[in-house]
Amino acid sequence: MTSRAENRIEQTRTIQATGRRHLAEVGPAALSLRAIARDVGVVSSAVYRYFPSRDDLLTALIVESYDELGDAVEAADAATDPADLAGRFRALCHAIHDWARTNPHEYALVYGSPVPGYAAPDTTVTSAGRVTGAFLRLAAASETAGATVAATRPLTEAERAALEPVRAAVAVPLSDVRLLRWLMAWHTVFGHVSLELFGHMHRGVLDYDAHFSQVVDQLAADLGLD
Amino acid sequence: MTSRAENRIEQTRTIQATGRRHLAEVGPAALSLRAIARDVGVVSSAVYRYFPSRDDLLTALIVESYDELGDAVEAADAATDPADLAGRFRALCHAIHDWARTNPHEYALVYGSPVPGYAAPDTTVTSAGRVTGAFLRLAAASETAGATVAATRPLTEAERAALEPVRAAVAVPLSDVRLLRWLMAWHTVFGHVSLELFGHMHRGVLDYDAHFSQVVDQLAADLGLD
DNA sequence: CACATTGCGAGAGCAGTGCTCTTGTTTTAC
DNA sequence: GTAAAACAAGAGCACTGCTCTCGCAATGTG
Repeated sequence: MTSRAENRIEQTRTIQATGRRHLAEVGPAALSLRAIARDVGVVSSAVYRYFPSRDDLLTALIVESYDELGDAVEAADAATDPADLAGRFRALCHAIHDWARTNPHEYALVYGSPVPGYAAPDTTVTSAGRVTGAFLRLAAASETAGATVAATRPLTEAERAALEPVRAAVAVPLSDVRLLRWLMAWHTVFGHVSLELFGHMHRGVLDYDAHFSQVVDQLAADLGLD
Repeated sequence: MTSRAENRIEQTRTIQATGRRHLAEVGPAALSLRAIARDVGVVSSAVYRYFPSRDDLLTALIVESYDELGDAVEAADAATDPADLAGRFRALCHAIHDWARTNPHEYALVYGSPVPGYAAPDTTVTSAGRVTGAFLRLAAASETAGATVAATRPLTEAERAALEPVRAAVAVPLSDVRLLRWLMAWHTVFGHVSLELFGHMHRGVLDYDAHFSQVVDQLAADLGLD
């Protein structure tokens, strides 16, 4: 029948999926291992056969969330005409925004304040890098397409050096101005989403979607994608 | 001697100050009312005479943090030549950045993911609005000074309507382009700080200060403050 | 096939949490 | 001077993450 190994991965999956459901309902901080165990129909100590600690379960959920967002972003990018750089940028940004609004607790888990004393292990980095990877691939495409970004001040040597890792992560060598503008766009998008989801726009902006669209359009213009 | 009322405010202050110390050390999620009580030298149930619940203590700490940041921002603004709009903008942004790096747990409490089920009561809004207020006063000053912001796309009617509350919060009527650019700058600054503090720049940027300075300088240029 | 090993779920238990209630004492107000 | 209010302490409840031991069942080996 079902071998022990099959049962194990099946049970691991069940526990993680239940945790995912609870995460979406109560949020990261209130996620209880015992409540998950009850929901699965098993005693709490049995969960520790599959996840050594609560943090390990959280890590699995973080990776899952990163991958979900990565899937959404990559799918949105793939669904757009590759030559339509502005369209791809808009699709990418709106994919982030839409996913975050659909999965606010997952977004908070990943882009909100890290849980106390929790240091994301290396297993998360590949999944975490997918959305930034999509950003940087688009930046590279705009470089080869010769898009003209809005003027920026020249970078000092220290500033250039500070951005060396991200520059090295892009296949095509990016100009200073383009690199800076793309990083600023990255800050702006996630700043908007975080401020919105964490309640800091509540008193100032009525229609989040309308404002987000306007910001994204403006970023696309600043990046010379039109 | 010390009247009962005096003792009460004194004890309230002691508890909040101890909570503030613990917050800085262990972060918001690990903040334990019992540990605070032990530190104060009192039994845990006694704390409930002063703060009806853990959330109420957290709210007090949120207000305190907002006010600390507000103090820092307003002080930085006041210490700069009022006519030097670019200098004031830089001072303001760096005050946010510096305070956040000095008080990461407090920043996470205020700008990170909200604690589960917690809705900031109205007592926080005045303190919370101080930093955005400083931003908007500077925006108004740049409007009256006639600063030329980088070109933006025209706003649709829906987008204009979405920003009505923030527009109403500014003494001077702001032009569409200026309002949008200032909001984007707000997103960018807090996006940068959040991404940095929550560990998302770890693999891409070596020198956070150098990068932040460059971003702020560029924002000042985009806002036409030079 | 028989046996030893290993994996597994259940249960008890520990130390900790937020919070409530009662009890005796001290300070205030009338 | 006495009634009322405020207070700190303690016990206790329900909950948490986590550890350990106990039997039972599946597995691999002689």
